[in-house]
Amino acid sequence: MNQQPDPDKRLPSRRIADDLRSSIESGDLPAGGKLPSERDLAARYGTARNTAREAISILQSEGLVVAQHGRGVFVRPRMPLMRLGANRYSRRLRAETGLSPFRIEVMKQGRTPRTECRSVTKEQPPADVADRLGLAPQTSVVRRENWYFADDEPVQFGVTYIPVNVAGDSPLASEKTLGKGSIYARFEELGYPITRIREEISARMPNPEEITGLGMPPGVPVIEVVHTSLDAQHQPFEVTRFVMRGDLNGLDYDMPVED
Amino acid sequence: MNQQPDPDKRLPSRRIADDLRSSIESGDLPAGGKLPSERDLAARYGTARNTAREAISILQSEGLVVAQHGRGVFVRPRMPLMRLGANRYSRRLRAETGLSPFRIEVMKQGRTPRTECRSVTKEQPPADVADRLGLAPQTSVVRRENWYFADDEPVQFGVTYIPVNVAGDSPLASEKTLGKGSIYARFEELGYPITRIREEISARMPNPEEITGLGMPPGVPVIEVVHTSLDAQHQPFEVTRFVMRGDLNGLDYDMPVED
DNA sequence: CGGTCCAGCTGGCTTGAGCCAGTTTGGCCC
DNA sequence: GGGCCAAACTGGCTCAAGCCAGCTGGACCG
Repeated sequence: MNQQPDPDKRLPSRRIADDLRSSIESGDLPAGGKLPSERDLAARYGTARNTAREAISILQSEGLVVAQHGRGVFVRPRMPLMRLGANRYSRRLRAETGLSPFRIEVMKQGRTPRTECRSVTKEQPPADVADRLGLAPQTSVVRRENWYFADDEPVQFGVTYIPVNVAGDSPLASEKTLGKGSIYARFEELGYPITRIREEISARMPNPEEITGLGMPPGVPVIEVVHTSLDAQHQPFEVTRFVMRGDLNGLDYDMPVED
Repeated sequence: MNQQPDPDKRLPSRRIADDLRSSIESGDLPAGGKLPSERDLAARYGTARNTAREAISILQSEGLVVAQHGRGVFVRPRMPLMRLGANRYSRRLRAETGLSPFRIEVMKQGRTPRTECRSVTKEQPPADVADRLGLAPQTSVVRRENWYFADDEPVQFGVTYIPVNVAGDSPLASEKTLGKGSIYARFEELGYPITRIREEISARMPNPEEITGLGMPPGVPVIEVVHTSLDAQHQPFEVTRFVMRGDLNGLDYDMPVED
């Protein structure tokens, strides 16, 4: 399985990166530990500083280390993932705890959850969303943008699209705060109990807005979830596009195998 | 939402990257299109070649472009995602088509599917797998390693762990080819119909083995799925860890909201 | 006409230098 | 002791230059 049997045939930058990587994987460099400085590495390996720098940038792109200006380069501590499951839509969970599953997950980690509705507007949805809602392309919908924090650090956001004939003039269409039981309780009151969901999941690198908005460290992907809620008649009544930090979030589905 | 109102306050490398990015997003540079050469960009912006190079490496790390030695740098064509859903375990689908859902997905894209069982061994499972199977840490299990290709390009692999008392001396324990209906048909014959699944999903950057094994382009994450199969008594009888190329795969779950 | 080969393109990687901007630390002064 | 400040670290980014290696097309030769 080795691709480079002779260790000195490797490029200098690769060699340095490989050495550091194995130190990290072996635990020699513990999580949170500090790597040698760029100038130090360069001297040790007899290379230019730029080469040591290149090695570190390889590890950064692998998500193994984070650099802090003026302080050093550190092994990225692996934060426990928030495990968000399909049960986040469970009616019982809503009723029993009165808390959203996001809040429960965050508190489970001893951190302080916060959610923030950043805007509620009426807009034309993106084509793929209109498609999922079964709407004509130009129909306008209610757009709600929510951000989710743990200890005031942003960990994910979601943009929800609701057809205007579903939201009507309920709080969903205008209010930022939706009260106890959160959004799915409101949908249920309007005659749209959530009975089925569809979740389309993909992973990719964040774009610049996501990098600044979520404070993404370099070398960390996002998980994108396009969620569609279906009512008792299996009609879609809401679509939300979630974008989550891949280093802080995971998804956990537990479901029956149908048919 | 702009973070840098003055376009010339930006760093040169950022500026070049931003310009190229918006050309890509606007469609000026179409998917598959060729970017100006490094030397060309450097001359145009009056910077050193290294700076143009840095700009391109930013776009690479965002997964927007891919460089080909000696040819140029190209806008990464967005391959359609393979949408692997929970229905991949459906008994009906198995029966009706006789094809695995992977094959169906790949053929739907007009590509040629191939799967390859690379090894079948008996080993001690990783701790987290033993845990999910409800086994004592040192118990050994059958380990099956499968690779999945589209047009002979690797797109994902999975490592399956089966307790020895489940596999017995069936083909599962030793044979690389499992015959019609694939692995879940065999489980069913052994008295383990798959009735529930748990899938734990995360995203991260690939490690070096995954990069070479899957031929990962730079700037593309992997999706990792830890799948657990449960029988009629809700007992786990199999765990598979899938690793998929994030640029070629997506997950698509359609499920009831329980409780 | 057909094949070969090479010039001139491409990116890949490194060097060594310099300047800037954060952070830390220790000594100095009050 | 307390506060301040400067030196000595850290990474961030750029420059200018050079050599290597893969690719391509056109000129040239048979």
